[in-house]
Amino acid sequence: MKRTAKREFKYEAIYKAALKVFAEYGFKKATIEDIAAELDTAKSSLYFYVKDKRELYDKAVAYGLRLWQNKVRDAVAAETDVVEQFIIMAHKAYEYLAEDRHLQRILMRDPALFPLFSSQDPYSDINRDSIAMLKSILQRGIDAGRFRPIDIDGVAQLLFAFYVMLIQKTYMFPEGALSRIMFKDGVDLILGGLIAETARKKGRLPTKPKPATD
Amino acid sequence: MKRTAKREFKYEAIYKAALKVFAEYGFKKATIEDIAAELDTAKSSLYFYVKDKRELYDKAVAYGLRLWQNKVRDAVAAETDVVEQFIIMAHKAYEYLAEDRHLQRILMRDPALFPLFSSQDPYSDINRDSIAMLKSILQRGIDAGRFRPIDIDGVAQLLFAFYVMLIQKTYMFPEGALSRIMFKDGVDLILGGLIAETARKKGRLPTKPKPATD
DNA sequence: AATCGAATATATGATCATATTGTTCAATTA
DNA sequence: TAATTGAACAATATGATCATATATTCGATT
Repeated sequence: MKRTAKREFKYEAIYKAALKVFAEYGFKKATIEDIAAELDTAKSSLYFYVKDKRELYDKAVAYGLRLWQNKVRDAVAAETDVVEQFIIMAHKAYEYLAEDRHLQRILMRDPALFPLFSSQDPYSDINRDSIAMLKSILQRGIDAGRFRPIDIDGVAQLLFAFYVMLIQKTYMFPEGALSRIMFKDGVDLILGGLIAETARKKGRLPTKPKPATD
Repeated sequence: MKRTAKREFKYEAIYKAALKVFAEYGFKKATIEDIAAELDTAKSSLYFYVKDKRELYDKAVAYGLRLWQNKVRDAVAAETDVVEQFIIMAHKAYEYLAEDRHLQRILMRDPALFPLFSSQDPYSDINRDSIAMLKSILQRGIDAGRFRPIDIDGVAQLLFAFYVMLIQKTYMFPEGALSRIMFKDGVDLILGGLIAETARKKGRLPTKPKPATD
């Protein structure tokens, strides 16, 4: 194995350990020693890989967010129909945090990591990519005559904001089953607003996959 | 003038003065003395009307929120067509804070007063009424065959959450013109998702009023 | 290049003195 | 009787000081 690849794995191991400890104790209470213990190493060793505690936190969270994004991207790539892609994207992105409890806990403790306001988004580069994915689907949907011609930029921002809000409602400030109903109704309403007249005549709205039962 | 009516005016004057001072200094830095000075009275006099500083703040904000709600309700009542009512409701509710700078500043300083999460809403009774207004319009739209039959409860919650998000984006954490574009695109998209097929055939989507230029 | 233990710098929390401001109340006014 | 007041009082915020915990550095070692 190449040296650089080996280092990549080391970084992944460090980020995973950090995510686990930060999820359990939060940034403030988690100590470098806790994370070092999780990795069976001396705390000073961590400083070979990261500058300080804050950078370890930031990098670990970025790693976690990229895993999420990649999972959605892969699921979208496995579909061919653009409307199905839209639906899959929405469902995979929405359901992901149910599987990644560490990331969920970290976001719960620290909602500023996934904020509604892009100006205060510490990971705007990552989320820009997500919005680009969304725009690409909208663009291809319009080109194929499946979606009505809409303001792609504005609608993409809007849908992303709506999505962030639902993630917050569901995973970061959960208050019951209402947010899942809102997700369902929201996808329906938005698809209803997006689908072109001509496509509408061909048949019912496309079927949605069953949400994962966990 | 009746004694009770006189007292009502006194309360209004107190709430207005409180809103002004709290808007300028925030809850922490505003003093009871500042508010008393605004009213040309002794600070101890205020304790005849309210229990303590916190109650004064809460009641004053509630008063401000009710003014907002009543303005929307009156505007809706002046329309007859249910689709127009929906549009007017959205625009009046959205534009209001541009006119009420004191309330806007208070919300900016203290976003928890108008939160995205109803479980932590200190004024849930007021906002319940707003959602009821929204549901009433949806219900009548469906009954009249102008809106598609949708899950009224879920959609009303969803639209209200979307609305709160836009208020926050526009007035509480403003970051440029994007939020107004999102409002415009959002109303278009949602109306597109709401309007019934039969209504759609009759003509274009209803025209929207020009947003107030300020 | 990577790891380590020990030394040092920094952050955090507890304690207390002091100042500000919130609240009460008996007396007074309209 | 309802409303207002100034003065007394209590509660709370603020800032200084110090002790402890933990983040970070560094020279030695593998």
